[in-house]
Amino acid sequence: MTDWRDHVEPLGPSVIGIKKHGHMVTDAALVGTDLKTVLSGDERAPEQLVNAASLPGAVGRVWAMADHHFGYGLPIGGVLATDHDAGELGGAVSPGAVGFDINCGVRMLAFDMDADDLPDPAKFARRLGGRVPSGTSGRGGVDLTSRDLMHVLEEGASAAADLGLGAVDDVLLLESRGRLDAELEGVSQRALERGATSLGTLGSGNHFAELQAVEHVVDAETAEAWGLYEGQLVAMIHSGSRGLGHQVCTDHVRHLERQFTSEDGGWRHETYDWWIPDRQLAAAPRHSPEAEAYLGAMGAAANYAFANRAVLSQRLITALEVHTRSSVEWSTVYDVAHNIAKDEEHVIDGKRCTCSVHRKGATRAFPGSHDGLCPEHKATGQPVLVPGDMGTGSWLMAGPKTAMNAAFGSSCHGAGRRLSRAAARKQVDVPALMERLTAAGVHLKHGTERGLAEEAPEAYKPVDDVVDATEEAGLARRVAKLVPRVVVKG
DNA sequence: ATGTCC
Repeated sequence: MTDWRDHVEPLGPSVIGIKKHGHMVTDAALVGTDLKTVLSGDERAPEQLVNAASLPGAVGRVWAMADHHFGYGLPIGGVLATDHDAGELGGAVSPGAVGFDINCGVRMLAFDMDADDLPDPAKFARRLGGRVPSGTSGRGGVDLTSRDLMHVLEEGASAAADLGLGAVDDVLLLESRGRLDAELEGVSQRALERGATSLGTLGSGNHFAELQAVEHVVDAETAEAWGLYEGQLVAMIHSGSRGLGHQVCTDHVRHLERQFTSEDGGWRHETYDWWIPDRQLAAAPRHSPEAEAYLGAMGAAANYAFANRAVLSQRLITALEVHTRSSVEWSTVYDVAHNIAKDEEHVIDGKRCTCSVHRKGATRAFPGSHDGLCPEHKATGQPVLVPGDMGTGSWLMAGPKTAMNAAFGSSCHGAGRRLSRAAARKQVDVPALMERLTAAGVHLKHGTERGLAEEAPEAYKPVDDVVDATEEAGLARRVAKLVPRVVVKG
């Protein structure tokens, strides 16, 4: 294999390019604080970018955001755009380049209340943990009739509200209005079964529900436009499509992977004239039956995730109302999908192009000038929700005010892992971590000790550095730093 | 990420 290091070029502040070479059909780019950090990181991630840039129809650059790390096929933090008009049937659509947790994402709520006025936060952590079920079991979810599940899969966030289960004040304040086009043919019986009982559950790993305080506002004008102020109580809910989305990805990845056989150090498709370097990037042309089936099922799973975050929001709001023994004034700041593929129009080398933009652990960060944004975001750019780790906090960012950024309007989605889960388990002293969090005023309700060790702050890159690099690269700008007060994790 | 192996 050609060494990508021989093809590295600086592209600007905090952006490094990998020039097209070998099987690549387009260039790649990585966002990072400095070249040394990128070059000394896990070399498997740049190799995966090179592989993705070899997929049929790949256009622009294949990007790795500042929080990227090695993943299945494409790095987490990867952005891949493919041309709808490439070849006979269009460019590649790859389930592995979206990821297993379809429409994993973040909902942010704002409360008309100061964070310091939350009574007995330790007790609230236990209370919230009781109402927001977490862990891998999926227990504690809403039991949906088959008819109601279909409604959720077709309509997304608004369906949760229709069923009286989900908090939605205005669907315009959700990315894609909380709904993608869905076709249920590609959703297997097993996927439906897994979805029937897990709506309203958090999951495990880096998923969480948090009450946070707005610690520091960087962009006062934008914060004000979104109704946010220092000291305010806000919430972030980070969850996805649970077992249903995982099953949809598994089904379609397996189906597509079986269509490729080993050839010349890569994989050849049985009918389409395609060669790909990594079977995990198994893909089908945008206008093929396989891609249409996947995208329809992906849309259904995405809708399940939008609805899930709406139900979790309602459960959190109810917990807060029970806790404070009063009604609570709240509003939605935004809801982002950070594992998704979407049809979007972009200008590439001066030419308009309809493409499939795969964002895997990358947040859309559209400019205020984009047609798809609601009036509240026209002057500011799209809100970009960047959950960090449980000790350091999270960031609220904004897309550019006017022009689409170079990464197909994308930004980072979190802090990004620094240690593997195994390394974190080995290194982290859980009792000491608990003491540290308590001393920092973070009230935690967690599941397993193992999960906690894997999610310790030291297992993640410093989110402030990731956000700085993202801003330097011109992808999004900082609006406010948020610090955790109450954390529920699987 | 994931009823952490159909």
